Amino acid sequence: MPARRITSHDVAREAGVSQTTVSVVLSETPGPIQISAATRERVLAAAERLGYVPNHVAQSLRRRRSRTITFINPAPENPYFAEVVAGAQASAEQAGYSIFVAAVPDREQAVNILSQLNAGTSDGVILGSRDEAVMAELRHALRRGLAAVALQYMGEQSAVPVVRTDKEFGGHLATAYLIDLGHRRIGHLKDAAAYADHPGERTAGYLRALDDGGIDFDPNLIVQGKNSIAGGDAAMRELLSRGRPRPTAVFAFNDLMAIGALHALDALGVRVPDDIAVIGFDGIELGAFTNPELTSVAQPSAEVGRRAFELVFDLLHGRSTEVRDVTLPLRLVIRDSCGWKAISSGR
Amino acid sequence: MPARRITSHDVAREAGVSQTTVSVVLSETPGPIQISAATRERVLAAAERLGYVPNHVAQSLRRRRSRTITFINPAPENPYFAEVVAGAQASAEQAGYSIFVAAVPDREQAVNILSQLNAGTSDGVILGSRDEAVMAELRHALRRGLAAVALQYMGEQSAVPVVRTDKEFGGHLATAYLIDLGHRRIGHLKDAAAYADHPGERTAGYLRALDDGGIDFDPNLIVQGKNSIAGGDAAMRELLSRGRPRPTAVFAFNDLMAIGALHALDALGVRVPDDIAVIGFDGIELGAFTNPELTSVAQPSAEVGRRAFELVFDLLHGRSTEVRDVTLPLRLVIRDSCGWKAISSGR
DNA sequence: TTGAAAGCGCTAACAG
DNA sequence: CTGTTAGCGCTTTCAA
Repeated sequence: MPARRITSHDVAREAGVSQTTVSVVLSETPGPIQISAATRERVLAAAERLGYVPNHVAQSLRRRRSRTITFINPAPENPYFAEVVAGAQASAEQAGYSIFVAAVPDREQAVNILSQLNAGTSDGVILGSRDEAVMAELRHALRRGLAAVALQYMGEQSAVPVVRTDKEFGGHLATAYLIDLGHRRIGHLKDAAAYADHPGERTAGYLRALDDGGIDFDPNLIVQGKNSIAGGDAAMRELLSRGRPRPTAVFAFNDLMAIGALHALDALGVRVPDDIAVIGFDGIELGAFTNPELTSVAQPSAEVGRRAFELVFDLLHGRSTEVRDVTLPLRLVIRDSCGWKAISSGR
Repeated sequence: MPARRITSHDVAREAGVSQTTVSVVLSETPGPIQISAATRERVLAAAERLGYVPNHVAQSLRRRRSRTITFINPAPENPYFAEVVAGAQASAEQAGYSIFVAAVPDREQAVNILSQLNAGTSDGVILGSRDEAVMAELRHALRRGLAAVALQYMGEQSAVPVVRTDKEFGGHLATAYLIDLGHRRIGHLKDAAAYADHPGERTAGYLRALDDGGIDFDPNLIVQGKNSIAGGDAAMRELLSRGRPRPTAVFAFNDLMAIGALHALDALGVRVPDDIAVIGFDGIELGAFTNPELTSVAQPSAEVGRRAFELVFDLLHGRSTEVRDVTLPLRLVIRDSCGWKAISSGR
């Protein structure tokens, strides 16, 4: 352990001013306080000379604000969340905030973290998980004064602002596209629904599109799997093992599962898109480089992160209690895994 | 803003004891302090009743320790780093520490973050970047009392402990494997070397293996590209455009670039591994699900993270200045992208 | 076995 | 325009 820490007192002594002046100069407090240019220069020079760095912890304690937001990431291995986090971080940085990412795959941990979140370390939370138990804990935290935003939450009207995309619409978009391409036996890979409080919106969209297309729903065509690449691989194998006639197209819960499906299909010698079309959900960057390239319903991931941060920021600054619920558009990204046929997208 | 925060004073009042007692009970201070079981019970009950959560910021200020480590991640989009971070986090959690991940793709930002880092926010750093400028700043931070560990740093003997793998050996391992498989025209996709202070170790290994195999080095067979999937795609196309005879195998800088290469090859109608073999580096999980599955030199990513954390932890607790330099083993993961032939691996 | 008091480094009234 | 003062909520001697 080296030399004692340099504090604002040291800088004050070095510059021949009071410690208050140092604080005022360095934190650029707006207020009515005025410091002469000469003094400011001296302080800045002294701080520079001493290599002074303000103690962030002391600042936080005094200000009762840490300028840090916690992002609870329920699936750190999913590039989609990495993209959302990146968007939030970019936006936070501009506002002088930091985003602390807590990788929290399971529910107990999430509840735990939330319950500790009033420890002054964080001014707010962005919650990626949609679990009801977790949401309940979030409402507690809210009551204790935390600023919070949930992602994709669909529960009953809550006090929690939400950033979402219309996944039911997305499921419909994907399935309708497949129907448009001429498919009538369309399989669906669904997640195991760890957060199954609300039965899959994507699946609801799939069902509605089938209905719109006058196609009878065959329960044999839906298989539930783990939300991961390996899970998609396994689910696809399961689907194929269900016997003939097999589906000519598959709508996967997300790109991760779609990539797994692509792998299973390749391993089994089933050609994509010739023998079977595959469509994913999320539109992660990786999808542009799979073999074949993945067609997907893309979410504006970075934008989701950005808006989420902006919402907590506004909450923190008492701005606009108006827009507490942001819905962002989805769009169809057509690549190779469904064969070729461009159609209009949108919403 | 709701009700005032609950402090240890509130708990003390509720329990009819002094605030000191509350602190002693709740922080389980070891020392010579003794609290009767009865008092302890009352304090615990009162805290529970009030929903008291200790203010972490105040604790940090007083203890001069935040139990937080910053991980500087130079490539957040690379799953390899996500795996390293996950390893560090798992290990940190057990020790009661948090890992704060700063996504810092560029050098200026890294320097910036490091320069602000004695702010009491962080007790230490794990540095993923290998840039010299960044390392210089790290040494400053060290002098300010920060515990630091660098990943893969190869510079002259520094005061900074390092966790590394022998990438030169890895490059040799990959290339020798290709030679073993009968290849003699072996291309190499190399990164653009943003951190080019030390010219590629992997490339050095490649060259040495060529030499060992009695193969003349053809500079035409090395192409430099951006360290990303798209970069690998572009580099592969560049390599193929250099005319005949084209290589029968390619060693990519890492799995990300290898995946890009796989994509380019597929797009160009070149079959892998029949027409050309591809080997990557890092051994990311995704490699098990590409088409074809990727053969790679695997790094023990989670282990790298774990050891890095353990090193800063030891530093923080004044333990063993002995092992300041950990080298972890690499191993060949044989999948499909080079065709089939098992050989022994190791080191 | 418990409590009083000092102070971590900083900000924000309020005086001057 | 600048300095004095009073804490933020907690840990930690030291004394009772």
